[in-house]
Amino acid sequence: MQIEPLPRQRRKEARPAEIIEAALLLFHQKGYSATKLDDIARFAGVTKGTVYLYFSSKEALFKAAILETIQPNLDRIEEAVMSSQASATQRLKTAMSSWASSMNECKGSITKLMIAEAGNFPELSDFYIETVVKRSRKLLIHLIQAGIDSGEFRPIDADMLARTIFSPILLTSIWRHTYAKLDPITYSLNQLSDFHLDIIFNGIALSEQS
Amino acid sequence: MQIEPLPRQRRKEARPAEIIEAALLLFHQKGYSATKLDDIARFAGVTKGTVYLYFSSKEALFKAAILETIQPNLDRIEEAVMSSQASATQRLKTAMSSWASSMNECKGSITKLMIAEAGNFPELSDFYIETVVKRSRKLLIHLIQAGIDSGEFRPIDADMLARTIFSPILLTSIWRHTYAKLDPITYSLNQLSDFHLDIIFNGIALSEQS
Amino acid sequence: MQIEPLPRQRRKEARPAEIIEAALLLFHQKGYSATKLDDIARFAGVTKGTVYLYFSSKEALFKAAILETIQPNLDRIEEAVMSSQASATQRLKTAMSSWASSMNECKGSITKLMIAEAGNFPELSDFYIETVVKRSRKLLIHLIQAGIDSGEFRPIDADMLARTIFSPILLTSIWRHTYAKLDPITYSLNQLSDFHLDIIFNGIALSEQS
Amino acid sequence: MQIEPLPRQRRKEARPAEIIEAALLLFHQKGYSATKLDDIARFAGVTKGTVYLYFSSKEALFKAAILETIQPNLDRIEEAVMSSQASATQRLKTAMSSWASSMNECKGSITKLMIAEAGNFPELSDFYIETVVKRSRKLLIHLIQAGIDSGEFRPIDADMLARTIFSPILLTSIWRHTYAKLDPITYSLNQLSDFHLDIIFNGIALSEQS
DNA sequence: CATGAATGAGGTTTCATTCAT
DNA sequence: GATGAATGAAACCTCATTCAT
Repeated sequence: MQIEPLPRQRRKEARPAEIIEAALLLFHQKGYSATKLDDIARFAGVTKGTVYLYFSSKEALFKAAILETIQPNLDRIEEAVMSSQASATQRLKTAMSSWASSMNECKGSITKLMIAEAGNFPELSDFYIETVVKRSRKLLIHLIQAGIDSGEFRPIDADMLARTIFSPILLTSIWRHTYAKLDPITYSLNQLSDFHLDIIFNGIALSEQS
Repeated sequence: MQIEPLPRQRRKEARPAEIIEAALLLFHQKGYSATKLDDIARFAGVTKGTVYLYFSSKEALFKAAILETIQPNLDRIEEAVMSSQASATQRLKTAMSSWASSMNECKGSITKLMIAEAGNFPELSDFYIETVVKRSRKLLIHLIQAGIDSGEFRPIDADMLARTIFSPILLTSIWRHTYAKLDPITYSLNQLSDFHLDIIFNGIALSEQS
Repeated sequence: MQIEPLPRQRRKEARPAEIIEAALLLFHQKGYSATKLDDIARFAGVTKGTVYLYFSSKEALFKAAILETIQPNLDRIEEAVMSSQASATQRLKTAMSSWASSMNECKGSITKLMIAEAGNFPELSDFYIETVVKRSRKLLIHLIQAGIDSGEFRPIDADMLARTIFSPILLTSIWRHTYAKLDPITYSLNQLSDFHLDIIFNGIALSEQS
Repeated sequence: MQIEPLPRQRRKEARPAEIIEAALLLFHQKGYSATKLDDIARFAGVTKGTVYLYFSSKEALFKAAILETIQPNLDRIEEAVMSSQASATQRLKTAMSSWASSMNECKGSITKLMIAEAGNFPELSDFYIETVVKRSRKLLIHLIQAGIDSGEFRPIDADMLARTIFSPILLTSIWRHTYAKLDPITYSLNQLSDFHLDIIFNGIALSEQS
């Protein structure tokens, strides 16, 4: 039985995006090294050769996939927050809600990919830390400090709190994409964010703890 | 006739442990796939053949490394907590402190490794989730529920809180082992744990937030 | 409605020749295998597809390039010599000078290409040896024998001398196109030919050598 | 029918030399690019992996093959000549005879390989030209000049003569390894060398030619 | 005619695994 | 037990060739 080869599709416009999407999904599922270019190609509905038409190497594809995914979020990060004139508390809620939403939409978790492959892509990690992580944290620290200055929050280490506030959302995003079946999570990142912020603002103790 | 030197004899006992230590370190740094058996062997001071003397395959070595590292912590998890008769608040602090300490000591982060390789080692992930993650969380939920029942804490979703309480420690442990140079963290996991618990108990708001 | 520009129309006629020229140059520089059709096309100012419009395969292009280059020289080879009624000495000088000139003009060295690729193109080599090499040598042998018969030259192995006379011109042609930068040659093939013939006729010894 | 794998041979000492010999032969026959590593390995009686045990890449193997073959001849080049106290004529004969012999023994022709691949291995070509070609020519020029100075030879361009004297031997060596079947050569390089030197010393003309 | 996106066979290279010593 | 040379399957990548436009 002879296999009829598929008619050649010609869709130059869409190709790179399709390949990147397939690559991201597989890198995320199996890790960079364990993902074969053949799989990426098949998943994207093309052949290996086509992948190399748009990306010069597997490494270049990985970097492009990460950067393409990060880029559209970069600008969105600050807008919802810096412009607002509301209270620090309110702006903190808005910012976290915005982040939670954008992470919810994403099919994979860039955070997870970057953590897993940091050792193998040092320059990319550097870019990620400087451009995404530190920039986001700086924003959060700014809001926290504003709240302290305005008397909304008690004096507290803003850097540590910023990292702390982020952690549940980041880790849950990773977790959900990693252990979806084995340890399902029933709430959304937005719910989690609201939940955590409420506790951070008000605490859980019914009487003061030392 | 030459007498077999003692040091070599002595090392024999330690071989498997040395290999596992080398493997863990490299798996952690570069990921499972990207780590070569040659590197592990060289790092452990033996040859590739010797690795196969103790572990039947790379996969078996990975599993052994994970399990060997988890095992000693498994028992320690419950002891410090379940036995105590103190308040829920106090026992929560003790438990978190104990976890933070054990994570601080560890050279790598099993959590990170498991996240990165979950897709490639489903049975191992299953074991890890059931035996380590869920068991630990169950304990935490138990303490939280005890606090709610005793009137120490206001009524709250115990599962969500358990995940939330854990997140900063887990993510920071991962972070520290991943971005040590690029984004150094100045405090210890114990300090972080104390910091977060204080906020969770007491909140940061100076007046009630909605 | 746009009128088809003339320059483009005009080039059409020249396309195959332009492609052959590009191909010869690159085959010569990098060898047959190492030369990519993409490079040939780019060098000829067309696309890969166009090359296949005129040549059915890379191999066909190689053969065509060799044959097209050889052909015009084939006829020229004999004319200047056979017709002449001059002395063998003189006709030898004329023949060598004619060859040297035709090799000087050529951008590459067919000789080099044929040597390098003989193993991969046996039929082409066969054609080249029979049609070019042996035919030329036969001519040379004829002239040498005429000189011996006429008493101009002492009796000598005509075949060996024919090969010997040719060698410096051929090798220098190859050399010049191969090591132009690393080992530049300051004289022309015609000068070399005159130089060598003078020595062959008269020797360099001031007294008879055994 | 199951193919019984050959028992593994262990001959570390001989391996590199065997691989180089196979590589040289095939590079020579088909050119560098057209030679597959699989072929080299099979020809050397090993598998591809073994080749990479000793040479880090195909390119490295090529360079090693060239250098290993050149090296032993390098020293031999000068010894037979520089030490002698004989006449320039005699020393010239000795030198050429020595070169002809060493080229006769060699299975392939490094000269041919270097010519064919010069464009793709510029540094190697540089080394070859400087270390082998120019050094040999310098020696020849030295001998010619000595003959002129001593009144054995008439004044003549020594560089051009040096290149001329070499040409027949070099080109015939190439020719013999390239067109062995199609255009067989019946005499040895030593015979050719003697023949050419006799002509160069004494000429072929029975009376003085202008 | 001309294009260039797409193909896929085939090349180079890597590396987990084996096994004679 | 321990070694490390040898293996070969499988990965990444190239490029001659095709074909829809």
